[in-house]
Amino acid sequence: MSAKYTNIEQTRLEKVERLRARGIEPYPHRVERTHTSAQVLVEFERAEAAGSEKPLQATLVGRLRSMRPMGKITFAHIEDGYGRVQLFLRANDLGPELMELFNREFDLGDFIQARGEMFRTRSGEATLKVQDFRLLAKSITPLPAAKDEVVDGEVVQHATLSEPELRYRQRYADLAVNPDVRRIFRTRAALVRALREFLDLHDFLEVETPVLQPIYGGAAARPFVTYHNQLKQDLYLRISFELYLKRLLVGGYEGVYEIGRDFRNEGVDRTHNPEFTQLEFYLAYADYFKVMELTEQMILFAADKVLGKHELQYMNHTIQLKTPWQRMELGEGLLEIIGIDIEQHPTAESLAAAMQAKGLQFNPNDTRGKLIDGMLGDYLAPTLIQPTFVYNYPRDISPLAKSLPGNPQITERFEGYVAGMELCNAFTELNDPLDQEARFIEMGHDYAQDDEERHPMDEDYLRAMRYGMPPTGGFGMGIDRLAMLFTDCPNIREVILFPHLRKEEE
RNA sequence: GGCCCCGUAGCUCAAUGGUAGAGCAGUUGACUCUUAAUCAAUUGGUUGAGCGUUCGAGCCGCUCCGGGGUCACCA
Repeated sequence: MSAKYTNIEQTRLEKVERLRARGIEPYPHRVERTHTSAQVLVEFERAEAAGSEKPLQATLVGRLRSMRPMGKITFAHIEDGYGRVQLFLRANDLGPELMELFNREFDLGDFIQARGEMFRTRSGEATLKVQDFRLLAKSITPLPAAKDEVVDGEVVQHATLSEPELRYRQRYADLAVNPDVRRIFRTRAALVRALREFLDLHDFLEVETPVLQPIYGGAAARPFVTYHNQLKQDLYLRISFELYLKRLLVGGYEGVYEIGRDFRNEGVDRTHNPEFTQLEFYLAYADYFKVMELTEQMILFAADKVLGKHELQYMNHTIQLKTPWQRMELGEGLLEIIGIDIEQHPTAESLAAAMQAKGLQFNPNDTRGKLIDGMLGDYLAPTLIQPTFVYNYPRDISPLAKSLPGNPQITERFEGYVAGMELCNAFTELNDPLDQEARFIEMGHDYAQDDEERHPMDEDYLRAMRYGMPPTGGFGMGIDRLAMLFTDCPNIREVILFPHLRKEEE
């Protein structure tokens, strides 16, 4: 860390020295507080409405966000976790010494405690007339905020911290000065709460499964590798919960879910962070159509709880979440948008030729499934603004999904798309242990020997399947992406408190 | 990883290859109803780091660091 202080910091450190010299501890242990900012404002208005004669006494705490010294009086605003309240300090009430203490030694960003009584200023703002105050914690580094104003109860920033790198590296400062950022994470928390509530109401059991796994699986991604010293064993940070959660259905639970962190050692961009929050649920005796219904109900439920409405605004689109969402068979969607009938092209070679004829971009080494998935991502998905379930996916990109009855090449899998973004992935789970083993072996063939996405065979998972797993519908969704939709954020970093960045220079 | 853009005061931003500036914050002073308070004065810079071109580099070139965008990658 830099040991060098800026001029402003040096000035404030000198204030700390002066405070201690006059017997004032800049970082005291105990705090008194009778009201939050929100409570005192409500209670004051209520007392006014009732025509109460007795003034409302209150002791408030918060961070100094504005100071307007005007000689023998000073106006200031303090901000706590619930809002702001104006303070009024007057030399007549406090005496010249305390007045000087406040004006000279206190800074924006300091946490203070103030006792007094509520009144209304001539311009009409509910304000605490301060009779006594204390420093609670001295701020050394100035908050990266210029001035702001309050318009209709909303804090309007004027030239505040906006450099993305600084905002993410110093999220504490970002949160401290940008109320909209604080709001995003409240919304995110409410969203997760609503999803839990929905699943709990539907009798799902919330469980926790290993983050450190000896064999990773359940998705196609490169894992992070770590090492256990005593066991002398490589361990992988999980890339999905899937294989563990389904073991629990073998164990007899009918519905389980987990909300937790997945880790994927892949590229970082607007919609990908190396660690991200995933929701997966599995429901016995359900198929993928049943999961579609649950999905649309769950998202609608969350919107109702979090946003109080059944639509959301995202990137200038109005997204209607009312059920039922559109269902689109993948092959039909591609035929409509691109004009290629994938059923007419049973091999990668044939499909690639058709794509070539249409002038589409593709990787010539891709399997048929990857070609189809590429067309979906590049051409079909961007058209899916309103919520849409795209269903029936090729076998070779869906190794854990059950095939359609009588059609082994297509699986009962769907993805939910909203605003052109892949939101969730679900299927009728493959519970035939022999078919599953064959799929694992196929995957080994489809990936080159050196392909880092090649998965090790999970023998224990196959053993679990052999005991018998009921017909099951399974579901996975990135919470971060849903949070982006709910908060109208175009970048996943906006909805992750501490997104991954390269390490800072010394 | 490829390509494009960016990095200047605590924050937000200026500055034809020719003395590095502004607003806010800070400091000092004035001010008893302000609220982006106002008024006056004023401090603050290794221009991300380094090397080069040049009489002279914030600006031009190269390398590196960090960030943003985009493509690739991401069943």
